[in-house]
Amino acid sequence: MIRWDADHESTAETPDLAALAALLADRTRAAICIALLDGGTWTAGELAEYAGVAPSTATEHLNLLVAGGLLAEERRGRRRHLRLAGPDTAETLENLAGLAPYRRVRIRSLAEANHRRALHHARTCYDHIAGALGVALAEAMTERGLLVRENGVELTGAGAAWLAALGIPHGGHSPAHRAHVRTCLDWTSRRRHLSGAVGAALYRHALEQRWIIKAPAGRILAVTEAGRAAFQRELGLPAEVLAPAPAAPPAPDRTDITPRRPG
Amino acid sequence: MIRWDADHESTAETPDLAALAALLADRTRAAICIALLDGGTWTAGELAEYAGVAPSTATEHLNLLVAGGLLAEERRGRRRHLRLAGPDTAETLENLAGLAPYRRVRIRSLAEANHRRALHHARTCYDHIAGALGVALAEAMTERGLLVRENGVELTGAGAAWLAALGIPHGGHSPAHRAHVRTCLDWTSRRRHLSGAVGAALYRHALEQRWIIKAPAGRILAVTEAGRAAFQRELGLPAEVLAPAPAAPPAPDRTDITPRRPG
DNA sequence: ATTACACTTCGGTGAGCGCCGAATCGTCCG
DNA sequence: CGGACGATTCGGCGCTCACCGAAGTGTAAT
Repeated sequence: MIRWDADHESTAETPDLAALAALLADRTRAAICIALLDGGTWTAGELAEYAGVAPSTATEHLNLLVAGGLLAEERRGRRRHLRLAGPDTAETLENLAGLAPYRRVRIRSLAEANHRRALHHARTCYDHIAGALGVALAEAMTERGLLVRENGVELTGAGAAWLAALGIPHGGHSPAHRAHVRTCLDWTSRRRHLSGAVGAALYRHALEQRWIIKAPAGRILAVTEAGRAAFQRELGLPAEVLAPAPAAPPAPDRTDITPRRPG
Repeated sequence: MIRWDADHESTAETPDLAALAALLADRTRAAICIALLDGGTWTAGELAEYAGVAPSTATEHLNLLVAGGLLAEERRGRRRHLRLAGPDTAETLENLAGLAPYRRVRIRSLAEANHRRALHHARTCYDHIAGALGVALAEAMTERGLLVRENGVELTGAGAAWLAALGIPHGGHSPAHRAHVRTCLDWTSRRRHLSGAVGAALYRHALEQRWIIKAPAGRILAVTEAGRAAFQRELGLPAEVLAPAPAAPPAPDRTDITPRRPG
């Protein structure tokens, strides 16, 4: 990594942590990244509206985020489609959010309150389940001896058998071939939910079996009647995490952060 | 998480990713955090000198970092001792550094060049081994079937046996009790080295057996003669990662970043 | 006591950057 | 072809904040 140039000056390369952090140090850019943590693809205009800034401002932010390697883009016609660069990015963002301090925000409308409630209840976190439901899943699996947590997390033999019985492929069929489990710190509850390959497989299976359904736009999940039965039967999840969101049904709007300008 | 206040205004709490990132978005504060990634404890004055700023400036930065929960402090007499808040913090910082873009820096002295070379060769990363040596260890273990990497990393049965034969406690003695392995992205090589409980146990064992020794101040490691023999015997590590740093021995100075003021 | 030292507080300065609106570019649709 | 629309560029405004030095506080050493 150390190079001597022709003029006998030497330079080296150092990872520029401050430059990367500066990308996330702005509220608008952070909101954009958190929005994209749903694992989906948003257009520039959607992100601008979500973040509550003018389209021109959003363009500048998106340029920076793409140039910095946090976001990937795809241009289709006059649209610009954005998503997170990859799983590594998503995971680091989640961990960072779990370490971040809380900030009080004002709730401006009933729709926003409902949306937020739904987010806390169950949502996607890139490729797995987060929110109260995600945390409850991880904790129930631990209580039933399917997971072991001590200085990390591991799937037990019983856990592997449980997944296999449910028909969830988890890639851990031999001692030399163990399933990849991780946890990530849930922003809303500060407790851990399941991620890694097992977390992703569980999410895909739950979607396929229609235990949960995903709101058309956004990252909100709802537990179906079949899901309530399955989660209760398989893991004995308590009723409160299986109940639908207490107020109105999850709204598909994207007013997740408080805009700094009143319209 | 949603509360209705007495005056019927509602607020909620959201993790403030931008606030946390802002702490790391400054070069000086980032340098301080990276310095503390050696897992040790530094005084405020040492950090000020390392970062190349006045003591008063360092005080302000340290106040922010402690208030933000990234650093822990201990006041002893007129000194202020700083360290990273915990393993979670260290791990997230490492991952972030692995995602960060590179920045060219000038090398100002031979001592600095040697120091940097030594850092690239072998260093601590909080509680495990990083640098070329750390990456080589992880890769050799994978080649020999002690680790399996696919969408994560896991210790194989052979890997558990290998650790046991070496007398390295790794806490994975039953199927319900598996060893905790992780990898983290090495800043210098962009490849992965071993962390998690197994990475930490390996590091502790190598120190105890004097396969490696730690420079008094800083995070530089040197491979001993015994270490060369052991790493070659146990894992067939190539000579180049076992050789001592090619130039002068690792200097204990802390000129790791380029100061912005020549004073 | 006196001196030395580690750290802190405070005031002032300068640079960086996030924001918008207006104008423009390019694509899609009627 | 013309109008609508999504995205971009640019100029200018205002705020935030990292920096230093000088003075101050409290602890340790003589």
